[in-house]
Amino acid sequence: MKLLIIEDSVSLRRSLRIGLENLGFTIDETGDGAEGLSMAMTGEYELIILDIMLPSIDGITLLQTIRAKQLDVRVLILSAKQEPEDRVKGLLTGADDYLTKPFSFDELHARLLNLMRRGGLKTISDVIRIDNLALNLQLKLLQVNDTVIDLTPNEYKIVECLFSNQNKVITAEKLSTYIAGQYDLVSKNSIEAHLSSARKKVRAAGGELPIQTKRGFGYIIQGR
Amino acid sequence: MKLLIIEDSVSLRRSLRIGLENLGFTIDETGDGAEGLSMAMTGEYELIILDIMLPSIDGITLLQTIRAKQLDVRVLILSAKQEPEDRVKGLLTGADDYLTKPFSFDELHARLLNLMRRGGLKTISDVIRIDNLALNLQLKLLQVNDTVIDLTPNEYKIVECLFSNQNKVITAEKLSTYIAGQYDLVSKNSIEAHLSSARKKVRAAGGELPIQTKRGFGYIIQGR
DNA sequence: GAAAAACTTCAGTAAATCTTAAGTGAATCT
DNA sequence: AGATTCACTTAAGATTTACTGAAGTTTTTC
Repeated sequence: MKLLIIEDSVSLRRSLRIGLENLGFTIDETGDGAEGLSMAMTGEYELIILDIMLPSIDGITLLQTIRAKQLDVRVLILSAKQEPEDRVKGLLTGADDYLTKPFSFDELHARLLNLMRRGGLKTISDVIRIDNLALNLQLKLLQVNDTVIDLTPNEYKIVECLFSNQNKVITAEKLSTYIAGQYDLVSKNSIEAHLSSARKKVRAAGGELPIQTKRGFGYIIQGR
Repeated sequence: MKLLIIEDSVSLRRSLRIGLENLGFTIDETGDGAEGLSMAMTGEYELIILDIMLPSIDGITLLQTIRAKQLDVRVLILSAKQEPEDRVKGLLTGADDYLTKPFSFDELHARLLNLMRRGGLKTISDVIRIDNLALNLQLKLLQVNDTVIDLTPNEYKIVECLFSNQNKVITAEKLSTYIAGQYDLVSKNSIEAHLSSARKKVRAAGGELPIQTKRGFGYIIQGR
């Protein structure tokens, strides 16, 4: 579940990032409108948290562009302006929700969950099933024949990335950015260690992770 | 994201091309049915926009041929005829959607996005087909009549380079940098060894790599 | 501030892959 | 035709890659 934060203020961006990562989301962030737009256009985000006041391209224009391109993504607007005209304008041009600064983190969290729940297409399947495994995207856990397996956040993200990209070889590099976002990196060996640990846990529960190693390429789950 | 437009009318073709390129698609186009078919058979397109009335081969026949060859591509049919029998026939033979002229560009755009989304996760297939061979760029593997051949990374890269550069002589030097990147090198003998091994594997599966040796120059795949 | 949890790095091992080299056969040149 | 070069093939040694357990860090939690 990847979120994009486009927010001018470094400190707000930082605290949003930390807060939302703690809640299990994967975050990319930027403070620049133009960069935000090009990141949004990749289509890899499920939800965008968007400030209105931005350098180079403002939030409303960015939102209009996204909607014109018919990108299937939900947008939550943040704004320091409390004028109602902004609110209306923002919602009219296709925002899914709107929050005025200052706001409490709990309120943001509640709205996010609401948007996730509301938005139909992408979150239809809260559970991805493969063989006798069930990965629950809401609860962030993996089950083997009803035995719950506790994965650490990084282990979980690796499994989630592969489960939701079946029939594609995923390179260690991709997994790394999936785990850590745009800027930080996780070493290849670290990914190996996490995956090893996840496999061990599943095995201990009597199952087997269907993740194959494509030596020299990456990892893959072959769908059926 | 590559699209192929097969449409008789030059002006419509032109305006479609410009419009869709502005939306970020990569476009190839032709006005001839036979040419369109051979372009489609390369398997490099994600979606084909297909007119029914065409010189040399008509759209329905073309579509039937594509489907018979099991090409994994979505097809949107354009037609000036508004007769319902055409509509039915077109959809029955495997079109994914259907639009009657005249149509608004926005409507076309909406349908395209719909088609993209529909097939989204599974069928974005990067497959290069030659004879009875299919090189799957996602899965990093080669198939001969549905028999999967596991190639090592270097073998795979050699095959990939030649498959995606048909009708060009590729020198051993080019292959070397394709495999190892800018700075490292792979010896010519090493490439020969890899290619030999790849050929052997394909032969063992009952096929034949269509890679010809141009003695003194390099290797080539002669397109059809 | 201490304890626990999670993450990363290290090191050893096993296995797959790569490279080299030598023999063989075929194409090209003289 | 004979000589020579080039390409193919095979096998063995060298190298790389991935996995795993444990130690060392960092981060979180209480």
